[in-house]
Amino acid sequence: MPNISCKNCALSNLCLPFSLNKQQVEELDQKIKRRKPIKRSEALYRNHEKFTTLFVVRSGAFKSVINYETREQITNFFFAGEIVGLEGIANQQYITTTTALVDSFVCEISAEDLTQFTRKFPSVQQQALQMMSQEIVHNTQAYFHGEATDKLLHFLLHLSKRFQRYGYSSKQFQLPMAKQEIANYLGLASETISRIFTKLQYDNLIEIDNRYITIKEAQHG
Amino acid sequence: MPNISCKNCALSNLCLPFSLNKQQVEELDQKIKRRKPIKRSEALYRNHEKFTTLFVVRSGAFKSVINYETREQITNFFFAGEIVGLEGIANQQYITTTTALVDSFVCEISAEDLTQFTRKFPSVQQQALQMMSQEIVHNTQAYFHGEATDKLLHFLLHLSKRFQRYGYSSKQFQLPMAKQEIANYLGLASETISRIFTKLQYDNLIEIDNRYITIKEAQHG
DNA sequence: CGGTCCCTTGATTCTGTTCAACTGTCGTGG
DNA sequence: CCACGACAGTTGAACAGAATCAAGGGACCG
Repeated sequence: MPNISCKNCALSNLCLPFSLNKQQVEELDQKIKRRKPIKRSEALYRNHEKFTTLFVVRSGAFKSVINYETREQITNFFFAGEIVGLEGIANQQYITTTTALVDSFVCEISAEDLTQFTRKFPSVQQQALQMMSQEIVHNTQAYFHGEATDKLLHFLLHLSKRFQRYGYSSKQFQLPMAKQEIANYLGLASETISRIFTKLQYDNLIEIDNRYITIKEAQHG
Repeated sequence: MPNISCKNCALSNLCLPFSLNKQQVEELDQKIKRRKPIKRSEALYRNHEKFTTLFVVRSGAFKSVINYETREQITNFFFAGEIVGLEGIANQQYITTTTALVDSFVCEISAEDLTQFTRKFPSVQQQALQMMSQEIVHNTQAYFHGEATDKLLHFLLHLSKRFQRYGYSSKQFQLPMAKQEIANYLGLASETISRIFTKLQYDNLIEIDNRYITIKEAQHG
């Protein structure tokens, strides 16, 4: 693993260092743990576990799952540059089980260290609030009920915008999750997702080869 | 309007003063504006407006609405003791239109003043983070796809828990929103909601008279 | 007392689910 | 390197749950 640090991280302008000067970043760097890779399907944390740590996705992707009786419900996906674990702050315990969709890397900061930082640097305090608010915005915008096709388009568009934000192409990318997982997340049957993808391809709106997807037309939100 | 202040407010242990001592509460009190009543269907703020203020519901109820092309989607409801406007922090603008469901009262604190407070009192800083995390927890738990009946039961149960938290009965309360609004929020037709209520009553799980509802059996979540 | 909005109920239609069989893909080990 | 097995995805046919359409009843407000 290369000698990575916050100060030369490609994601630094999306992450905590965004609001810090060089010296402050050095200080932050000492508190951040760069974790060994998280393997596909390995859990970052589990439901009901005591909250100790916030994570930032360096690379890869994660899903958060909540359990309703027998049923599993995916409530969110997380990609590079996004913060995982914010749910734990409220009651000092995680409320989802969050696992890697593909082999991934994360950075860790302990809840305590983060608290120290927010007290020491007002700009971090402000940024922490903004990141949490961003998560609320995301949840709000994901809350959408419509026809199955609209739901899927809305989802794809949202994915596309997120990837774009992190410097990837917004028109062509690889789906990090299985179609079944998209189905679960959207509240549809996986057969329905399959059929809609086929139809969208037929209508020449997208092209899809396995998990590689190309968005051919400008869609609206 | 009675001479209300944070220090004698019934909600203070759910709100910002929770973590403050008497003197600090006095200081807070001077910054909080107690607003004139918000009338039924009046907007607290509108989509795209610049973010300036956070609100706490003193009494009454609100809904947040987002617009997808022609379709209106209710994304959340807010009740006494809950904080409204957190969505605005991320990008300095509100992303929903939030209106009163019934005649209501709110307290206001300007974004600037809140920032001041969080810097001055670390405990407020911590509490702000917890309140935002609580909102994320709420959004996560509201994210549920299942059969129409399960959705409605899940919703009622969640409502019941919220009311209980604020000292109301968890078994008997008045629905603050129209059935149509429940339908929109859950992604169902209002006729479906109507039919399910009828069926639940027939099955002796609830009793419903207009907007008065009594939950007769312990449900599970 | 009249109007509007909200709600209920029934009949019909349709979108999406379920069930089933089959194909494709990927990783592992012989 | 190919064969195998497990899992992921596709497609079709039948079914079911919820939407839509339509009409009427009830609550609340001025």
